[in-house]
This record gives sequence, structure tokens and C-alpha cells, in this order.
Amino acid sequence: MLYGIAETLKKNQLSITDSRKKILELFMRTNGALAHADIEHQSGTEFDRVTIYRTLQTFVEKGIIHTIPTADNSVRYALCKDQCSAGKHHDDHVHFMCDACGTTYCLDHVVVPAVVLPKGFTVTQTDVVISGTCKNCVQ
Amino acid sequence: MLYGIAETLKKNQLSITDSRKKILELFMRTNGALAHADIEHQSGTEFDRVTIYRTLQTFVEKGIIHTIPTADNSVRYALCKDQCSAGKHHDDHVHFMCDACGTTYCLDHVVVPAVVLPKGFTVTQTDVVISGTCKNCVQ
DNA sequence: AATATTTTGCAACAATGTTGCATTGCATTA
DNA sequence: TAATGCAATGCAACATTGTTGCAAAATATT
Repeated sequence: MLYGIAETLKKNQLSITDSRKKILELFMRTNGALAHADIEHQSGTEFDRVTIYRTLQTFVEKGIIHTIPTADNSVRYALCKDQCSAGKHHDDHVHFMCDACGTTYCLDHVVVPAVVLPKGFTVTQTDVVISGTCKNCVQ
Repeated sequence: MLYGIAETLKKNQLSITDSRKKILELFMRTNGALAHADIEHQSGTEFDRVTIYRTLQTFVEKGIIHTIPTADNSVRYALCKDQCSAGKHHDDHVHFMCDACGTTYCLDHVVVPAVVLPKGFTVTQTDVVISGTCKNCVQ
């Protein structure tokens, strides 16, 4: 992680509040992606559900985190790397979701191969979503 | 489309009912993918919401339709081609969702490039989700 | 046509997400 | 560092989406 918590919030012109610090910290401590429910549980009853929703929204808008499409259409969020900027997220991104444990990985070092589209289609974002068994769940 | 409506239902050992016929017909008439809401609107007040949910579930289980992961995590369904079988869906699939009109296309003829994963990861399904502007929305 | 099986609709509920508004907390400036 | 302005929070209420149990209706089977 290149920036600290307070630093990241300041850089994005966000007030430094307890909920934002805690939620951002949670993302920085977590290797994979988080669902809203994960955050709600892990932060206890400390914050209102609405605050968590709004915080996640804000983080997405600022390009601090991004949403991950999953095969089961559950909403998950993960920290963005540097190439993310507000509004415009990663153009290429491989995500892996384990069918067994549900952990979602950002495989940033895996190269997304170029896809050739029919004429008339313009690409703004390519997501590769892989489901399967992760290294911790293979026996 | 290779099979007719009644034929498809029979083949999958499903009773032929009004809701199933109507919903399957809707999918066959539609080029892109459908969200639950689309189906609810297009079939009017004819069927109960619950019936639509259950019909979609059944179709997914039988391999008649499949769900499509989208960048905005909305749930969409589309007809499966022949290679789909119950439980085991397409291994490779490119979907395109237009940011402008929301239409979701199954680009079956577009080849999904192989992705090399780190050791210990086993793949069961690869989805490529592309967002952008479709051929009807480019000016 | 009669019976067995499946599917449907209703009601109730659970989970997820959104909005408005008063209160609280943060940041700014003097 | 105290006072002020602005932004974020919590609460309540609501909207949407999805699920479950069960009696009634429709379909399939004999």
C-alpha cells in the first residue's frame, strides 16, 4: 500500500471520520474483496448501515475502491491500485472467486488478454471473472 | 434456435405451463439478456413475481438459461446455447453490456482467450464482461 | 375420468438498498 | 483555540429484490 489511511482520505478531499478510517483500514488489511455484509459484521454495531453504504459509494466515486462483478452477482468491493482514478477504473482486471470459501482475489499481475469485438462496439472496461477453487481450498 | 418451446420444456422434464411458455418465448424472441424486471414488465400482471423467480431458477438449473455477471452487479439472464447442460454452464463466454442503453449481448462467436492463473488455482468458469457502447448507440 | 404430482398464487417475511432531515462532528478562519 | 460553515452521520421510513410455507389450481399419468 502506497498511502496511509489519513493520507488517502485527504488526497481525495474527504473529511477524516471514524467510519471512513475504519472501513478503509479494513480494506487495507484485507487481501481479497469485501461485501457490504462483511464490513457490517466486522465493524460491529459501530456504524449505521446507511453510513456504510454511503462510505462505499463515496470510495467508489473517488476511485479508492472498485466493485467486482461476480458469477453469482453478489456485490463486492476491493481496493484500487494506483491506476484507478475517479470515474475511470481499471481497464483490465482479473478477479477470481473461490466457489468453496467465497474469497475473492484481485489478480493484478495476471494479464488480461485483448478481446476482439464486432464492428461498432466500443470498450470502456473489461472484467474477467474466474470462478473455481483457490489455493487454500484445493485438497 | 434449435428447439421449439414445448420441445425444450419436455426435453428438460418440465411441465408445460403458461408462465414457462411465455417466459421462454420472451427469451427466444429477445436477442440480448433479460433482467427479472424486464420479464415482470413484459409479461404484465399475468404472473406472480414469485412464479417468475421460480421459473428463472428452474431454467437456470436445467441449463436453459444462464446468469450473466455485469459490471454493475445487476442480475441478467440469457438463453444458453447447446453446450450448456444442467449445473455445468459455458466455460467460456463473452458478454457485452452497453452503458448507454443497458442492452446485454452474448457474443458467442468471440473467443475467450486463455488466462494463466497462479499455481493452486483451479478454474471452473471464466466470464468476460465488457462494458462500453454498442453498435446501436455509437454516434 | 380419476388420481398423483407439480406448479402457482398468496401472504408473510428477510435482505438489500435509498432518501430526507435533524443532529453531530470535522475543518477552516480569524 | 474558539466560533462558524460545511460535510457526514444516524434515525426513521420507505422501495426493491428475493425467499419460504402452504393451500388451491393446473398439469401429467394411469
